[in-house]
Amino acid sequence: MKEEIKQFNLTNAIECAACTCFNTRKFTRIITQIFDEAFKNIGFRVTQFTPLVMIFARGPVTVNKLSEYLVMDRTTLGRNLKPLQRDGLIKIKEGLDRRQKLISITDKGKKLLTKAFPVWQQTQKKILEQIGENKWQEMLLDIKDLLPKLKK
Amino acid sequence: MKEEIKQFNLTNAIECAACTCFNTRKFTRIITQIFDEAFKNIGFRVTQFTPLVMIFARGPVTVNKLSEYLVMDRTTLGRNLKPLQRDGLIKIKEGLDRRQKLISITDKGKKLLTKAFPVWQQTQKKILEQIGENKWQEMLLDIKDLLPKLKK
DNA sequence: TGATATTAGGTGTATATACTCCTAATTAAG
DNA sequence: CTTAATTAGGAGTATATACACCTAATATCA
Repeated sequence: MKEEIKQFNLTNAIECAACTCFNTRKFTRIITQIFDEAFKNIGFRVTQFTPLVMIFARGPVTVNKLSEYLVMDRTTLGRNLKPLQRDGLIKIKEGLDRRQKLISITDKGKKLLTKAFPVWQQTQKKILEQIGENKWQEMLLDIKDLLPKLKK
Repeated sequence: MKEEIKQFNLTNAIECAACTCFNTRKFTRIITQIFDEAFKNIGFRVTQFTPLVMIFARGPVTVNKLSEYLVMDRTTLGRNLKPLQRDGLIKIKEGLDRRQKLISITDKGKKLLTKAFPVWQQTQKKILEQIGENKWQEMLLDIKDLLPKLKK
């Protein structure tokens, strides 16, 4: 007896509306746009802000370590560092282990963080007013808890 | 009296670890990787799956409308449709209003959805086992509630 | 110590994202 | 009916993302 193959239908499509990927991507896009709008005047993006903060806090640090801290693909990070280097916000020097590159923040990078931080803080506050401080703290804990489980 | 300018410091850096953008992006990256891993065998990506489902459900539809449904920038969507068109999963024809392009799914596209849906469903289930069904339903409602507020 | 395995990082390729600026078609105003 | 405003969509540019593959350096082991 031939197996009945059920064609994709509208009921399936409605189920797909709950997709974890679609919805988190959607949410992330909007959050990113809000930050980037705020950062516009200082010629900077959130996606560059966080790595720079991490380099400030942990540098000098290798690309691999930094990508771990940021939970980001190594090669993605490598490419994302290019604009930061080009703009003189970070410096990269060879490590004792000559395979490694040690990344650290420059004075110019620190100055930019000093300028960008209040903008980040204000934008974060504005977003938290919508999400709700408690709700966000809860989500943050969930994310922290879920990442290792999902990465497996 | 000169205004004291406080330099960016480690306390600030720690505060930045709670960034809504950084954390949602981090989370989204992992979720996307899990789906893409699952979709690998059928040569397809989640980021193409959702638009295709939406085109199935709402097509024929214009780029503008579709970008509204997907809460996605119009120009981003326009570019994301290229691979779908190239692979014969969607067809694009001129509307009565000759500025518009009407997008609809092809038979090949429907066949692919039929094949991809169980994979999506299974992956979604796997992820929900980690997040928890109730928690996700709550997050979903929050996202639905927040998007209009954040978009303003 | 010499062969092999591992590790750090980059490149090629392809897609995702979105801002700014542009053109053509349609609509609104007079 | 003509002109101005609006709308639909694309192109230019720049960044973000990540897989597969590559090379050089280091570590491991027989």
